Amino acid sequence: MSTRKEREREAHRRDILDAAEKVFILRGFHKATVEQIAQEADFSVGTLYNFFKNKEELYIEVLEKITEEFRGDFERNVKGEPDAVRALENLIVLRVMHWDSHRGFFRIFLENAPGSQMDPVPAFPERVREMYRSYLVEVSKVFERGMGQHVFRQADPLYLTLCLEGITNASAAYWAQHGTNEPLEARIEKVRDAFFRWIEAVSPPAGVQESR
Amino acid sequence: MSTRKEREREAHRRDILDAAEKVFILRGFHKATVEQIAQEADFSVGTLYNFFKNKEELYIEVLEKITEEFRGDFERNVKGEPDAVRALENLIVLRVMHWDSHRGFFRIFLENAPGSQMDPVPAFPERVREMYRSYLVEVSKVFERGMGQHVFRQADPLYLTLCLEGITNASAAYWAQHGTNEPLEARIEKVRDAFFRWIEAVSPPAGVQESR
Amino acid sequence: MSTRKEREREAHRRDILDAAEKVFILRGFHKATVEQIAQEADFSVGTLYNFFKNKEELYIEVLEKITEEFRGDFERNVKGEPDAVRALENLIVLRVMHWDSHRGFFRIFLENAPGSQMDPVPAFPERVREMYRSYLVEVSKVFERGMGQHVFRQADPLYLTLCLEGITNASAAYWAQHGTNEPLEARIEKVRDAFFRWIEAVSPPAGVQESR
Amino acid sequence: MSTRKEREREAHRRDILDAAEKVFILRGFHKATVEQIAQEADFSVGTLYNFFKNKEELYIEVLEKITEEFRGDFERNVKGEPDAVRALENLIVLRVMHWDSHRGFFRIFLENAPGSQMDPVPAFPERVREMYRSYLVEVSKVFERGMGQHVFRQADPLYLTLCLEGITNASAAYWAQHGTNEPLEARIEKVRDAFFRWIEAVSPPAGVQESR
DNA sequence: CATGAATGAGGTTTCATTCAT
DNA sequence: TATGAATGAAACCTCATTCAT
Repeated sequence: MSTRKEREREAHRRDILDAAEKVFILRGFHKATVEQIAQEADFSVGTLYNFFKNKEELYIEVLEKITEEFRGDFERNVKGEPDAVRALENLIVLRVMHWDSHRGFFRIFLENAPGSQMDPVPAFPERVREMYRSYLVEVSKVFERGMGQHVFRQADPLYLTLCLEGITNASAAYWAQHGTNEPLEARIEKVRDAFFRWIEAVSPPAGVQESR
Repeated sequence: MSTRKEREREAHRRDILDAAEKVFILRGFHKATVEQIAQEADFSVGTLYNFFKNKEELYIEVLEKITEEFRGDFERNVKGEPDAVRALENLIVLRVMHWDSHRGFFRIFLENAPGSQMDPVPAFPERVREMYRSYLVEVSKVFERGMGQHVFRQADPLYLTLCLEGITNASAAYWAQHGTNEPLEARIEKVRDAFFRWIEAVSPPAGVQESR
Repeated sequence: MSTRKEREREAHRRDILDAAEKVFILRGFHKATVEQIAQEADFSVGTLYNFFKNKEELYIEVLEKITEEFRGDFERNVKGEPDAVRALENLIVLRVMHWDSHRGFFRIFLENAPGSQMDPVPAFPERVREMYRSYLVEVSKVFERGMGQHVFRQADPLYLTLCLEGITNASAAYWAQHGTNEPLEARIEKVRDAFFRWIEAVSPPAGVQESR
Repeated sequence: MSTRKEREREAHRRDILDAAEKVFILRGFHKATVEQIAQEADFSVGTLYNFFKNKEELYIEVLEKITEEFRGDFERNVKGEPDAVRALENLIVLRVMHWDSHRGFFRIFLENAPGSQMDPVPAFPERVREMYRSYLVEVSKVFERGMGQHVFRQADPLYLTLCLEGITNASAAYWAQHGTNEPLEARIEKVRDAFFRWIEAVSPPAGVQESR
């Protein structure tokens, strides 16, 4: 059986992706060099090209890797949670923890969010955008569900989603600025707080209070 | 008088800045080439370098140009407005209109906001960051003022500021996605609404209602 | 009469040449920019081009200006001095003073001396080299004269000339290194001393002593 | 063993250095283009940059290569020779042969000698100057030794060194002008002769004659 | 004659990608 | 598969020179 080899190959692949994530976070897509990533991964440049077609592909795969790690919890605790309010709470926990462990890599979604033309990493036209889009759609569905349950007042769910994104990201920036001395739980609490204050204003207070 | 020449030079400078803004928005800092900007401005590359020391400097000057256009209104309608709630309302109007006319260039501030390591445009270390920092401080002061007037409950003003930023940017992204068929007023109204729903939760409802 | 204008033009020309000498000495031919020279001369770049075909031409003219200043004294005190030893003494005085007032510009001759391929200022192929060549020839003639007068022993006069150049330049470098706190006369004395010690070994001691 | 590759790489490095020396000699630092050197070395431009950080570094390495070739013999035959007169004789042989095989590249030291402001190759500030400085110091020590041995009269040893440099360079220039038809030995003889005639005048004749 | 803005060729340098070993 | 030397396109930037005013 060639399973040993396959497992080894898979491990190498993961090593490269981890190294790439590290360097991309540190230097950004354009300033990160393939050479640096190779060194970080303890492979030669050539080897990277045995695993990934090119730098862009590598970058996308990093995103997908991160998303994949995110998706599992997301499916279980957000999509799978029938109570909309609890689903959102879980989402916030997930999102903040995720930001924490990937040090802001998630921001990439914001930067490549539809509408940002700012510094588009060259032409991942669809794959990445699609990933984020589907994430937004899923969260939107949670809001829709909440409205269906009459827990929230009617509003454009995508709009709500984007605002949640905005608050989360702003909070993350806030911490990044003030250092990470605050413990994770406190930070999660803070975002949850901030967000639900906002959402309370949108939904009939009673409904929300009931669901908590 | 050599005013004619001077005025002409100033006009050319502005032409270049406008062209640069256009190309930077379209392609991002790293992918925008000086050649492209020159072509857009209908000048030769060398001419750009007669006006600006290098690409980075040109980029910074674009930011400053935009900020300058923003600053006047900001001073008058936000800093100068004694009523904190009205000041924030004005800020939202300003911010949305500004986003509209510069098609998301303002996002650059977000991307260079403290905490973003994503794709750091090389070394505008201080000048740009300082610009945004002072902007954040000014908005924070509005919140402080509001708290002093007991219109808002006590909270970290910088935190509130960042959340406002988050909501504004998220909304902008939302419109960018859905196109600009919605009229400007409607969009301003929407952000104002979204934000004050959030802020209402923070401040005692009575106070806010009075000031509206 | 257009003499006033002509004199003015001549004055401007000289101003430019002086400025050019200054900048060329300070930065070298390749790193000196026309812009810098123009500023130093208090003219615009365009004006320089009304006087000189191009940078190279300007450089050559600087050399010629310096040579011209040198030539007069040279003709009188070296070529015109019938006593060969005294002629050489005068040459040394001239050479050292000249080095002093033009701060090593003379070295340019060394660097463009036949045989140096080092950093050839682009293609003054013949004019400059010719100038230096003729200078060497003239000095050689002094040695020849000395040999004809049986003041020096027979030797290749060009070779003697080059050695004199070598000693002079080496001495100049020595002072440049130790600063110029030594007065001019002392320095002249030192070169004279060094050189005549050398030449004494070549010529029959008696002959030299007589002529001094 | 990966020695084959390593040896190959070293060979390539040497090829590039040789090509660089050739082009630098032919065209000078400023006019030599990296492109030309690459062509001469039969490599692409990029490859040069895999071996050397930049043009300047390449230039310095060429100097160091040459110096290195010089240093060995210098240590053995000049520094290591206890007899000062013989040491100087050896130095002359070395210097002339070296000039011969590197076609005047050594002149670079003269051009970068302290005091030359002429055409400063940008910023090898210290490394190169230091190399030449230490060379001058070593030669000076030989003179000092000679004075200690009472073979030469007292004089500033650095000054003597510079004069030796001057004579050597002048002689080299002389040959460069007249072509290389004269055999190497004859030329060495000529410099030795010229220099010792000069040094004899400085030192008490008896002492020198004894040592020859 | 004086100006100085405009030009653009040409130089240096970087780095993603390939390919022979 | 792993390597890393070689490649060369493409970017930024400089500066001598021109020319309309």
